[in-house]
Amino acid sequence: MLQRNAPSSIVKRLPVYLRILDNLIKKDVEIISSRTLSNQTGFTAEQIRKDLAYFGAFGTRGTGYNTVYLREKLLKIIGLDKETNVIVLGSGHLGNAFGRYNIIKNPYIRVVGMFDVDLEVIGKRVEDLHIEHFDKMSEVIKEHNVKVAVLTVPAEQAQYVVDELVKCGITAILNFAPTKLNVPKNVHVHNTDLTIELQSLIYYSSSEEEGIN
Amino acid sequence: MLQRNAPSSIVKRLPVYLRILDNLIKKDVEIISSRTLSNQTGFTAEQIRKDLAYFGAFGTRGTGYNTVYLREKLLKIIGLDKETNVIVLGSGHLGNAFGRYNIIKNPYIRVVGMFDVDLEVIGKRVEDLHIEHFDKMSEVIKEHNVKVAVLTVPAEQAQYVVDELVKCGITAILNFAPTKLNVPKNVHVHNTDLTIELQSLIYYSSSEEEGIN
DNA sequence: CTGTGTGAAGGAGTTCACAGCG
DNA sequence: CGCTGTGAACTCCTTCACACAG
Repeated sequence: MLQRNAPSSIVKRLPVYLRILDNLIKKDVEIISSRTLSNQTGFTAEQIRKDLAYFGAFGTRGTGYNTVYLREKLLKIIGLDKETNVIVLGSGHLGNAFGRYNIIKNPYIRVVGMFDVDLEVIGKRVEDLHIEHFDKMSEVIKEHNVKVAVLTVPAEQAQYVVDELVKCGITAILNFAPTKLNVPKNVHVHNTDLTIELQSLIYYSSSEEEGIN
Repeated sequence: MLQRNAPSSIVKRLPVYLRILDNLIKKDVEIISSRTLSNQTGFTAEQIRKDLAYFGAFGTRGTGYNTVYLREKLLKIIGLDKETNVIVLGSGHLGNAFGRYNIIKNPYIRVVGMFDVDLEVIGKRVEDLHIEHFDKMSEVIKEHNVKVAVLTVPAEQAQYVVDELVKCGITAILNFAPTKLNVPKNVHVHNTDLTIELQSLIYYSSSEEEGIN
C-alpha cells in the first residue's frame, strides 16, 4: 500500500491537503468533505477523492474525512511522521532565506546544516545554525542521517556539489541552481528555478496584446 | 501564430531553451540540434522539436537550429523582446532574496518596486530600490505599466494584497504565499510553495525504507 | 439521501516512426 | 545522409457517472 512510486501528479498535491488539514484542525474542524477541500485547493472533488483513495479508503461514506485521521495518514504517506533532517548548500540570499523560512519552523522538517565556501560568511549565524565550510558536509550528513538537500549555489558549482552530495548518500535534492543536474536514477531532483517561473509567467502577462509576429 | 494560449507544458520549457541558447551564443556556437538540446535539458529531442514547431518552423532540416535566430524567436514568443517591469510584494527574507536575485540582473526583467507595510523596513535599500509602503503600489504600477507581480507576503495577507493588485491591472502573479489565491479568470497565478516542494521531495527521499503501514 | 470510492470515458501530453527538406 | 517537422500510437491524468456504504 505505502509504495514510494505514486504518480508525481498525486504526490505534489499531498502537501497541499496536509496544510489545509493543519489549518482545519487548528480550528477544531473534525470532518471535511472532498467538496470543501475542493474549494480550498482549487482541485476538483473527484480528483481529491481519487488521490486519497489511491493510498486507501480514508473517508466515511455519507460523511467525509476525519481531519485528524486523514492528517496522520498523509504524514505517514509523505514520510513526515518522523522528523526529517535537511541541509542547505549555499548561503547566498536565497539559501539564507531558506534557512530562515517558515518551512523550517515546520515541526516535521529541521535544517541541520548550512554550508558555503566563502570564508567571509563561514561562522555566521542563521537562526540557530552556524554556516560551515563544505568540508564539514559529509560529517553532518552522517551525524544526522540527512537524505534531503536544498541546493542554492551558483550554477557553475552546482554539479560538483551534487556529485559530493550523492557520494554522501543524499537521495533527494531541491535544486534552485539554474542548471540541469546529472544524478543517478535513485536520486530525485526537484527543480525550482525562479527565473524560469518568472519568464514563463511573463508569457501569460501579455495576453491582450498584439497577435502576430 | 503567436497566440497566448499555448499548452502550459510547452510554455514552462521555453525559458529553459532560452537559457541554454544564451550560454551557447556566449560560446559562439551558431548551430544546435534537438539532440544536443536534449542532452542539456533532459527533455527528449522529439519533445523539443514539437515544442519549437508549435510556434513555427525555426530549424533547418539536416542541420539544426540557428542559435541566434531561435533565441530571438523565443524572446518574442515569451514576451521578453521588450523589457518587462515587475514588482515584489513583501520584503521578508524571500522577497529580499528575490529583489537581489540574479533574475533581476537579467536584461529582460526589471524590478521597479518593492513594497511592505512594516514601517521598520520601509525606506531601506535593496540594490538600487527603496522599499516603499503598499500605498505607493498603484502609483508605481501605473507609472511603469507593470503587469507582473511577485508575492512574498504572509499567507494571511496574500488575498487582500492580490485583490489590490488585480484592481491595479496586474495580470500575472508569482505566488510564494502558502495559500490559494482567488483571482479573475484573466489573471494568471503561478504557485511556488517552498514547503510543498520540500515536503513532496521528502516522499521520494525515503524510497528504500519500510514498505507497509 | 449524502458523500466516498471507482470503473469507464475523455483529454492532454509524450513517444514513436517516418516523411520531407536541405 | 542528417536532422527537422509531424501524423499516429500510446501513456498518463483528469473528469464523468454511478454504485455503494453510513
